[in-house]
Amino acid sequence: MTSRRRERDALALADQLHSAAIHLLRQLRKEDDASGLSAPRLSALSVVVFGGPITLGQLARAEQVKPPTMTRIVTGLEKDGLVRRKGDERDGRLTKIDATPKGEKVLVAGRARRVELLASAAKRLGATELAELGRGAQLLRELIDSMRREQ
Amino acid sequence: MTSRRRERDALALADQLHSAAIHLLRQLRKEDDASGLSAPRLSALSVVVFGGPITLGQLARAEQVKPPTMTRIVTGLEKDGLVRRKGDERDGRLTKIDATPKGEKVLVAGRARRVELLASAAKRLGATELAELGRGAQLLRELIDSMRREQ
DNA sequence: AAGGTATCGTTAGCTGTGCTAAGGATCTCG
DNA sequence: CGAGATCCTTAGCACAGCTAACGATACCTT
Repeated sequence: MTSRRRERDALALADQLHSAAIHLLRQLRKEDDASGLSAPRLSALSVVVFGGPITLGQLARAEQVKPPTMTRIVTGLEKDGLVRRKGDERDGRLTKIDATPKGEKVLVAGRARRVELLASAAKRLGATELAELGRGAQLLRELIDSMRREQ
Repeated sequence: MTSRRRERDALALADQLHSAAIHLLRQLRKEDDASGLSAPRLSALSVVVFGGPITLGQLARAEQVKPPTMTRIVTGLEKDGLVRRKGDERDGRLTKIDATPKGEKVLVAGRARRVELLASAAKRLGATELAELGRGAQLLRELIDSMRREQ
C-alpha cells in the first residue's frame, strides 16, 4: 500500500510546510520592519522592480490578492516614494505601476538585510544541506504554482 | 571563492523562501477559510491540541507572538468552542489553555482538507521529489529555529 | 508579617492586510 | 450612440500584529 504511505507523508508534509511558512514569515517580519516594509509590500515591490511597468490587476494576480487589496499596498508604496502610478496612454482604465530609483534601492537593501540573517543561520549548514534546501524551495514553488493552477 | 558563491546562493534562497512562504500561506488561506479558521488560529490550535494544557505565555512564545496577540487568538478560539481557559490552581496569574473535543475534531478535519489540496498537487511529484521536499521542510524548520535562537 | 518588586494576562488603541459590495471611468462592440 | 464589459477605487468589515498601561497574583526581603 504505497499510496497509503504517500498520503501519510503528504499529511505530515502539509503540516510542516504550513507551520514553517507561518514561522518564517513571523521571523522575517522583524527584519523587514527595520526597512519599514511589510512582507506583502516587499513582495509586491519585488515584482514591480523585476517585472518592469505592470498593471495593478496583473500585480494583484501575481500576488494572488484581490484588486482592492493591491490598491492599498500600492498606495502605501507610493506614499513612501518607492513606486509610481501612471495611466496607460492607450487604455485609460489601466494603472501602470513602476518602481522609482529609491524603490529599487530599498528593495536591494532589504534583501541584503534579510540575507544577513539567513546567512548567519546558514553558516551552520554544510554545502550539501544548502543545496538540499535550495532544491526543496524549488519544489515548493512548483507545488504552489500547481495548486494555484488547479483551483 | 566558495564563500562568495555561498553568499549568493543564500541570497537567492532567502528570496525564494520568502516568496514561497507568502504565496503558500495565501493559497492555504483559501482552504482554511472553509473551516472558519485563520492560519494563526489553526497554528495555535495545533499547538494546544498536541501540546496539552499550556499557558498563554508559553503558547505566545511557541507561536513567536506577543501575549496581547495571543490573548485575542485564544479568545477567538474560545468563542468558537474549540478551546477552554482555566486558571492554574497553584499560580493564580496563569491561564491554562486546553482543547475541547470539538477543537480536536476541527483540527483534524482542517488537516484533512488541507492535505487533500496538497495531495492532489503532490500527485505529480514522484516519491523521490516528495522525499526531497520533506528533507527541505525539515531543514527549513531547523533554520527557523536557529534564527529564533540567535536573536 | 508587610511592602516592594516581578511576572502574567488583559485592555486600549494604533497600523496593516485581506475580503465583498458597490460605484465611477473607460473601452468595445453592435 | 448605447449596452455591456473591464479596470480601478472607495467604503466597510474582520482579523493579526505591535506598544503602553493596568490589575492581579506571587515572590522576596526586611
